[in-house]
Amino acid sequence: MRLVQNSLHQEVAVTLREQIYDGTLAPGSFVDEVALCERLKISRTPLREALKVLTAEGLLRHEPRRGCFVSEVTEQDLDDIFPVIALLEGRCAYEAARNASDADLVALGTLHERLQGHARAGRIQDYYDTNYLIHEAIILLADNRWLAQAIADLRKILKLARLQQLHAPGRLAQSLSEHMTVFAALKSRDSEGADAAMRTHLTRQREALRDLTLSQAKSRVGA
Amino acid sequence: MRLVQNSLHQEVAVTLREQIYDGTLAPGSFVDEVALCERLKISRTPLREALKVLTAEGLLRHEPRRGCFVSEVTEQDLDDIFPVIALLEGRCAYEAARNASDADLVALGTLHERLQGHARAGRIQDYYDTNYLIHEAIILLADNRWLAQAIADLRKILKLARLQQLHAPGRLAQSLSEHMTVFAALKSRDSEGADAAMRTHLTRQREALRDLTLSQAKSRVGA
DNA sequence: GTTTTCATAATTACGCGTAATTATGAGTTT
DNA sequence: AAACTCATAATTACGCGTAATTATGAAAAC
Repeated sequence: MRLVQNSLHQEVAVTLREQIYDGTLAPGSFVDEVALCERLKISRTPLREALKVLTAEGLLRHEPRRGCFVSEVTEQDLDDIFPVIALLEGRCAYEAARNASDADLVALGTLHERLQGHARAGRIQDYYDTNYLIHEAIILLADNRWLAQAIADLRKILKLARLQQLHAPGRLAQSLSEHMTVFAALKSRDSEGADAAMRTHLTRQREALRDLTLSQAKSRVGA
Repeated sequence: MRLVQNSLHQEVAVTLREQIYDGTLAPGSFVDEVALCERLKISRTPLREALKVLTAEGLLRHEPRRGCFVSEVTEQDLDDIFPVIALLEGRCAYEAARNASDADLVALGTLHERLQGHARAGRIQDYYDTNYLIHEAIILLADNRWLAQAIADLRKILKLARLQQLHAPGRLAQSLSEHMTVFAALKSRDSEGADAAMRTHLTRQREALRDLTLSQAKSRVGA
């Protein structure tokens, strides 16, 4: 029987990830080890081990003898990452179309109905929660550990950029329509179609995001 | 001016990676921290930090309160990883076809001539060294940091499996021909063709490897 | 003979102290 | 006034000791 499931440095890593994502540790900011130790009520050793893990993940940048800094995600990074995720999740959709059982498709159908409901009611947060579940489900259906890992690695970086991302209202309906196209392809076991539809979905996601960022930049200058 | 470029745990991580790749630390084996400390003449702290990094990379598996074990790569892992690398490097070839300057193509041409020479002379190690350089060059030409990162992450795992990989002699000529097809597409700036040719190259690589593994398994049983 | 229990040994996990390095700001020189 | 030097403070990097946990093997009970 195991008494301690996970070591302290793993717990700390989880906590730090959350604090990076919610902005408690702001992008670009210096990570003060002693201050963090006091905040988290732990010693230096497990904290430093956790910092090494997050650095390997790309959430932190480490400068020898200077310390850790929270990574900053540029527009260029987003331009680079989205096409890769589109490729990888497209492949997931391709494999999912071939692997999904009838029961899987029924479960996916339920999620899509929920997605439609949230979109109609304009519940943005619920929409994106369900959206996330659907992506996760399709990744699982692809049944490829390393494909999932590669996507997860990139999503960790994307999530860092989500801080400044507020979603354009018009995007909801468009996103829903793209999702239904993917689902339709999955239902008809059209793997090529599912691949293409998923790639389109994520490409559009980037475009919508870029438009939003540009308009925000403009309004800041105009104000 | 910086006196110490990289911290000790980074150096240790590099050393451990090498020892994992060359089999000094065998797949599946337990990593004895104190024994390693004595071998590497260092203390526990930097070693443990390095172990955390390698665990995050997937080269080690960590069981709380039990220690680290060198990861084992199964045939299933290879079946999962190769299609993903094929996809990603295919994308690199696609982008490379669009980005490559005339000078880049000349440099690539030199590498391919060298590749041909090694293949004709049957210098297997030289062939694979040059082969590696060409893949690296194409990845660089794609000019996408995160695409390169995703490929590098997966290659780290593949490299673990390379221990048992001896290459079939007939594969050399076939591999060369596939490479020349990719290069031809790059030269004519045919991005779609380069993508497809690279995917084919890596898919065949997996097939050749699987055939080899199967025949080795058979000969072991038959002996 | 098999299973269970308990004690011991081996090993990880953590905390803390010290050494080494870097950044910063005051003082001095040109 | 600007630039350079040096001392000091802040912070990381490392080593080591101790506590906590787990594995193992022997002894006892069934």
